[in-house]
Amino acid sequence: MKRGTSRDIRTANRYEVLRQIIAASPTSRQELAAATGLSLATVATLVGELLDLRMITEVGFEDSAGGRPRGLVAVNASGGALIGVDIAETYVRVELFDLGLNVLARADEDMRPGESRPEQVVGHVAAAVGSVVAQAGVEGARVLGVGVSVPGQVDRDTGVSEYAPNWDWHDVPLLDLLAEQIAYPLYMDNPLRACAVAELWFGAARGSGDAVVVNLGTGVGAGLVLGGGLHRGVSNSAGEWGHTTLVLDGRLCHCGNHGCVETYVGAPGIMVNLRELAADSALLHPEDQTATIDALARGVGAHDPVALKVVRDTARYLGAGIADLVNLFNPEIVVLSSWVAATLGEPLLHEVREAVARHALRRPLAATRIVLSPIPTDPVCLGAATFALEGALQSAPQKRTQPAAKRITPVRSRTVPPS
Amino acid sequence: MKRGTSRDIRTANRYEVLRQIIAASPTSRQELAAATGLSLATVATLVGELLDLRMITEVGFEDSAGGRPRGLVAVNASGGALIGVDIAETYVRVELFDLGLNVLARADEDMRPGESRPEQVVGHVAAAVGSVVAQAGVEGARVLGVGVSVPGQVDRDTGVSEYAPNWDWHDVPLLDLLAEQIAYPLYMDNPLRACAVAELWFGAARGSGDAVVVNLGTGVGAGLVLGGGLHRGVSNSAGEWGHTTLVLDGRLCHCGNHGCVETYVGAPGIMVNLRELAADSALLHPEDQTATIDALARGVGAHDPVALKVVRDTARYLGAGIADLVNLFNPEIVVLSSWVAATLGEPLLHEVREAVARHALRRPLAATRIVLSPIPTDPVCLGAATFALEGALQSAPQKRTQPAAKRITPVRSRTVPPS
DNA sequence: AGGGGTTAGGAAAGGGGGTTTACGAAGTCC
DNA sequence: GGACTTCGTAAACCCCCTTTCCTAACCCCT
Repeated sequence: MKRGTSRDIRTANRYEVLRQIIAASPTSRQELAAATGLSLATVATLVGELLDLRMITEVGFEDSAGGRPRGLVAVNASGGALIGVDIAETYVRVELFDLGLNVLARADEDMRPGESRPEQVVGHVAAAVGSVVAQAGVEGARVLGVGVSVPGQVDRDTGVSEYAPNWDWHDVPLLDLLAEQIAYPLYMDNPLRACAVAELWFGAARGSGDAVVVNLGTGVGAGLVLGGGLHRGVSNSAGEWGHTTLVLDGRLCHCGNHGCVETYVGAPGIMVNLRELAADSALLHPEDQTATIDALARGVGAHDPVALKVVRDTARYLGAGIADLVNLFNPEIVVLSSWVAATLGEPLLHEVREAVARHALRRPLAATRIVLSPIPTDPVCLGAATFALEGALQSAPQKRTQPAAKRITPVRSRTVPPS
Repeated sequence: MKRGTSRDIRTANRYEVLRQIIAASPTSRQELAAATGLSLATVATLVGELLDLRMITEVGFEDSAGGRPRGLVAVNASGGALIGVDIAETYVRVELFDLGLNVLARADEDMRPGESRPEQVVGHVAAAVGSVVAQAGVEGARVLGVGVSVPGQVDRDTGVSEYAPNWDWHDVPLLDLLAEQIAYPLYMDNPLRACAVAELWFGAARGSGDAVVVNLGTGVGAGLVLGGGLHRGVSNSAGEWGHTTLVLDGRLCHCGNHGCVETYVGAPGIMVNLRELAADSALLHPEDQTATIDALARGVGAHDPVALKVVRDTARYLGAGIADLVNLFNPEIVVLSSWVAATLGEPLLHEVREAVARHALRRPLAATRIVLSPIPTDPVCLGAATFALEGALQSAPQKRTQPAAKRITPVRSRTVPPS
């Protein structure tokens, strides 16, 4: 059993403070203390650390009610770059972020169905990483790290892809292979947890002790945020919600079982829902998940009865599944994330809320909010980049560097009216 | 969001050390340090605290390989008493434990179907508590606390039974009512969490970071041990696994939904399984759950084909449900607890293991052990008493009392050969 | 322009926790 | 009886957060 040390408290607080700064930049130490519940002294220390790391900068002052003005700090966007890599079945997407988590550059590489050998994937990743660094024109030294999301079971400590179902990989030392071509610090986990971390840092789960991030993409999963941190389980495979039995002896799943959640609510499952309802529907693009879901979303907008029914049916399955999660975890918030959720949007959310309300127990239901992810960009890349950010914060220097002989007095560069 | 403080670390370590001492009594500081991963100095300090609390005593020495002998400590069974109260639908059971968690006295009070008013229940509890204290002949001052398990939704901090489905209680301030008649410190939670805590302290989940305690009784639930502690969720209702949808549009549940786990694998559900298979079976005692489950267990022992089939069917449902938990939580261990599991025992376990293996994903399955609860007594009473034990440890004095002018040199009372 | 009031933020002190190191205690072995 | 071994406590140390004190930096008012 892992033991918690006092150092973990520091790390968690560092995370919390930086999260808050990114969320409300610029901000004052006073605000941070109020938002995090930490004492002013602790906040000041942590802010000092982050200043030393050049992750944030002092950007001016804010009037206080008659006394000394509050110093304002903001993310030092140009203080470093983070790279997020989303390795998916058919493509590799790489994004480069500044420290404000804005996308500075992006590179997509398509992978043909045959290209499943690790070296091929590594080649694509390395090329794309090189590309985004060149595009953004950042110098290598300022890249704080590269987070890599790879589907399936991952050993995040050793960087081994234990099992990737789409390519039938077994125990591929992916991070080692990548390290041969990429000189930046590397971090790795799977897309499920990437989305959850993105939501925890920058999305709807920020500040929640317990949250469930439901991932609706081609695959389906649930990122579990418990006690303010990601729950990984004993072998880092927690959150495999897609293969939960929703309908005993239901549809056959590619995992070999019947009635898995994934066969009803993932993109392929939704296509089956559609086909069962109206096999000849014009909405159906047999070989193209994205096109089908897009068509469905448009259909709902146009009040197409078939589209409405498909969304309602899907929401019924999804609602039952989410209600189970609500009952089990009693979370503060459930976030619907990934591209299917983003595409179907509000109409899906509305139906899901109703379906959950029908299935969940009253008390836990009353304590839970169900929302769409507010993250506008690809959450997997963002989450992967966040792994790198966490890594950079964790390996941060413990002591504040000796203050320079004379501290440069900050220039009054800008003033923000008191809120 | 609740913030972790360094004090929590101390409390967790105190728990851990006492758990270990209770499990392997007598034991040496060296053993404790090895078992807990703490330094010798910390173990010595914590042992000192527990000695001061008179929860443990020094009981002799053990030869070491040529050097100073190791001092042995053991639970000071007579150092205090803990009371566990199991309030169920038809009875109240109260047990009094010594600090070794041995049952010293027990009192059962039956409740007739009509007796559902809080004052009536409180009366039964108070009477039974008085009875066990008298039976055991302990003086009141030595009762460290009373833990109360009450079904349904509980606010453990305020001691309010927010909702008890069996009596249709709403926001009953049960702990306040009890406090008027019982002078000992009171703690309260629900049976689900009582079983989980019992398993965590004294059962199969001891030492596990992540465990799931599956409760098979009249009701069904899952106690979630995550990161070495009980997961409670945002409104203390986590673990409501009984109303998870296992079969969409399946059997009608008393909760109003269809296909809940509870309708297939709890005692009433098993009776339905039996009735559907053989409505006229001699195994079926329509009005008596206990008798039916007992008959079923005997039937399995006698290779009765109907009994075997019912257990297999039940295990199929249970296995699917547990596989979901394994996939979601990736726990180290799954413990089957409560009276139905205890009664059906090994045959059920065997079938469940097979069913889980069919449904769960390979990696999380490989990391998980599935076992029967090793706790021989009523786990709810034990768990409730454990709430009191945890309470007593939490409110423990922070500082070691000034050592007496001259420490009494421990008598060499007994010697244990080195293991 | 120079106090007095007010608020911000740094520095020091203090309390909690765990670990490492040093040393006395309590045996064994020769 | 001395040398060696091992246990267990006490002291020193590091880390973390908070509280308290004090100075910095601004306002306003005289």
